[in-house]
Amino acid sequence: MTDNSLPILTYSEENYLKAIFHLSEEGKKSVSTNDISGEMKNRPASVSDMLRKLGEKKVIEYRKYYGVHITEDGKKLALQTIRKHRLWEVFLVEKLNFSWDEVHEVADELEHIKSRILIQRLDEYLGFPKFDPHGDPIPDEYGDVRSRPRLPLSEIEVNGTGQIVAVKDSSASFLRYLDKVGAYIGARIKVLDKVEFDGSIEILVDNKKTIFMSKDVVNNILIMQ
Amino acid sequence: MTDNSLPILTYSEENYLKAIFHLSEEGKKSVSTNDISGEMKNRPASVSDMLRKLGEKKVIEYRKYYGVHITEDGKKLALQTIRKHRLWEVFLVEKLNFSWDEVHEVADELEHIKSRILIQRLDEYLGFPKFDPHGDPIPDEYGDVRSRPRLPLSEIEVNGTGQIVAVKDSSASFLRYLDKVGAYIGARIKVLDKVEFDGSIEILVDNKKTIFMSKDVVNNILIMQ
DNA sequence: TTTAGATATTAGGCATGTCTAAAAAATAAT
DNA sequence: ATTATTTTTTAGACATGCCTAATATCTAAA
Repeated sequence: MTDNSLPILTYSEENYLKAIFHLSEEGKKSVSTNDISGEMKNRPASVSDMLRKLGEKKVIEYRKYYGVHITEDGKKLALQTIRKHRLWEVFLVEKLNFSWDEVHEVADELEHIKSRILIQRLDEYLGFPKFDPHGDPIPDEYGDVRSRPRLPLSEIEVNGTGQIVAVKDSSASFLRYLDKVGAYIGARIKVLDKVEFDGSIEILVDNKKTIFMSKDVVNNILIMQ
Repeated sequence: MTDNSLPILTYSEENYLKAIFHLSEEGKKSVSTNDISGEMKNRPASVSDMLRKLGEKKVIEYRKYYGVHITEDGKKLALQTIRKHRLWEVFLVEKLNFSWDEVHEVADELEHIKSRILIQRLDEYLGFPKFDPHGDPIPDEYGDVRSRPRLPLSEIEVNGTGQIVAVKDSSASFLRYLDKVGAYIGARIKVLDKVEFDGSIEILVDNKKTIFMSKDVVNNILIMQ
């Protein structure tokens, strides 16, 4: 089975498949219509229609009323879209000086550009980056992902050190907050203190700045040790 | 009248408007349905439908059975799309090492990406280029075009010199031919001889290479003296 | 000036992708 | 185990944008 046998998806089908892939990654056995409609910000009825189509194209397994599973072909296609999205994010941040909380929307459009050679050349031009500006891994052309071992910041012990490698919640407001306090991707941190009762912690960033973080923030930061 | 008052166009409407703009530039009084259907490679019936819509959005003046004229608003929008197209072409050639006959298709997709800041940053990143890889001028944000005075190669006299600044026919096969013989944009040429009866000519490229060109080729090359 | 041929428009259909409202199925609660 | 609630699907509508076939209009020729 090569690339050639994969079905061609519309712009919209690509977006659904990407959403289903991300929801699948969250560990659930199957992804529900409502989950997808939440992610896509549209109505469940629209989702049902689309699931039938995606099922016909064999990129998901669809049993009515029981949610969907993504197939191997579906994964490959989703990873191709994710690869494009993340490469464009690197381009926007590294070359066009976008800040990392500005890139989502634009990358969501750019990821649908169809040329294969474009992505190969872009990848080369960017120096074959392995991670995007949020620290998420960039799949290779064949969908392979080399992910770094990483833990939620909340799991790091007092006096433990590491590097921020990713964030779970990449909403613009969260990213702006991190930028403001200096907790960028790649920052070296050391856990100075953990407060049991509210889950907040105190960390040292880059050996110079001490900051306090609430439980909500702590749960959304991933560390590589 | 600022940008804010211009209507928002769909992907498809942008393509029609670009086609109508280009056809308008060819000097004709009004642009016919058939002309547009030829340019868009679709059926006249589809064009009629679209002309009604574009008329309602006030980007063209549409009189049934008498073709269309582009309005000032229409021109602005078309020039915005053309600006984006040509900036992306510069990017593809200068940064991603595409050859100038490979860029059309990809740029036709990229030109529809909606972010204004993206185009501003791209423009800056490319060093505010004034001409695309085919030698065509890149409009500024407000649609102003600084075009170089230029003549068809056929009009240059024997012993006349100049620089190739553009090509009229930018089909991939024509561009490949030019690349092959070394007649790239920016090449300095001198007309050595003109053959009356078949319109062919002999030119010296970059003071080192002599090439013969048929009438068809000569008519499609533009020179700045 | 009437007609033949070219050109353009409408009518009706189809595919995509969305919606609301109603019906069906699954799940939770008594 | 039956009912109530939530979830999901279907039915029918609408917008975009394309098509073919039929009709209308214009233009050039006799």
